Amino acid sequence: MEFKEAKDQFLQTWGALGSQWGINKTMAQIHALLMISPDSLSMEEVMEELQISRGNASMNLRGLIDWGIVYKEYKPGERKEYFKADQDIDSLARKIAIERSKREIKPALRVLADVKNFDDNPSNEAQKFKMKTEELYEFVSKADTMLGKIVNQKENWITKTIIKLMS
Amino acid sequence: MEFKEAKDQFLQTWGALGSQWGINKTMAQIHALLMISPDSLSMEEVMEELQISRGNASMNLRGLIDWGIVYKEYKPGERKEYFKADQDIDSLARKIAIERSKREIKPALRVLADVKNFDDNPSNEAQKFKMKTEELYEFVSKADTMLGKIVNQKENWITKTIIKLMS
DNA sequence: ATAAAGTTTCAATAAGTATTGAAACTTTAA
DNA sequence: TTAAAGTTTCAATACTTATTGAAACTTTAT
Repeated sequence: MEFKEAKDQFLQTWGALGSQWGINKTMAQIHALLMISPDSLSMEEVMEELQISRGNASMNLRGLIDWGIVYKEYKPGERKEYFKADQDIDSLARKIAIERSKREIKPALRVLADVKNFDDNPSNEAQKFKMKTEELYEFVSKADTMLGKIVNQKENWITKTIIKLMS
Repeated sequence: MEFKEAKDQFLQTWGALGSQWGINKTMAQIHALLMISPDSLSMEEVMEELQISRGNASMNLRGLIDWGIVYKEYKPGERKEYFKADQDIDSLARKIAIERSKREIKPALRVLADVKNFDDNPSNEAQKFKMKTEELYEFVSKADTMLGKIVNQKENWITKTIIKLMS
């Protein structure tokens, strides 16, 4: 496979993987592009390379900056902004995990906590509901804790975690 | 909160959580409904409770059966099919993890494996690409292994995993 | 102050997903 | 068989989310 071809294929696949896991396609692609670029890129270059509009590029670059995985850079003497991806994949995954926990899991947990304390009544249906919502709350809450634990090791947590799990 | 209200709220929240994590809303809701029902439900009952069409119910019930987390049941003397959710949350999570690995991660890994062996050339750009795709391949592959490890403990893996991670 | 260079916003639109509903199909009991 | 009961399929449609492109805005150099 030629370099150009491999690169496109890679950007496509990474975008698809992203969107299956709840990160929008363009965002995943821009990130991937910045990841593999030896130099930081301008918005123009991102637009060109990925064939996307200015608005789209702007929105998603900002999104990436909000997630804390892309940074702006200014080159001396130049007016343009350049963008650079966090180069460390572990830290990238860690940041995504933290954000998703904060944005999605924690709010859902709040609702579950609330719902499981409904005005109890002795019907079969209500009892089962109580039991299951409690179980599910426990489960999600543990999963969230686990995510936190895995991710709270400073470096190379995937390898470390696998080693721990094998011991 | 009244039981009915709590139940609706729960079904809503669970549906939303599902769709954020790549499981379609209705599928997540049907599953949640079956989960909290003391008895198995007919398609009619699912449609009624969730206010969805017959087609939608049929498709998503089949989807859940494909994921292996819902089963058909036949009641003696009755012609109708009844549906029942796997009651064990750990096993549920395990099955979902296995399926997603198989359907999404493994295929992406195949592409990455392929792409990182492109016809090398000595440009800065190509070298960086080689390095990063290799790193990403390693990462995704480790993450997938980890998912496998976590999930391959028979029972109560969340708790067990947290204990391991704390040790 | 002003104009050029650059960025952001947002209404319009496109693209992608989910849902409906009715027709086709299958199964069962008489 | 046949018809009633039940299930599946799928084209049409609704809903949701992503993307565009042009106008508004901001910054910087003169």
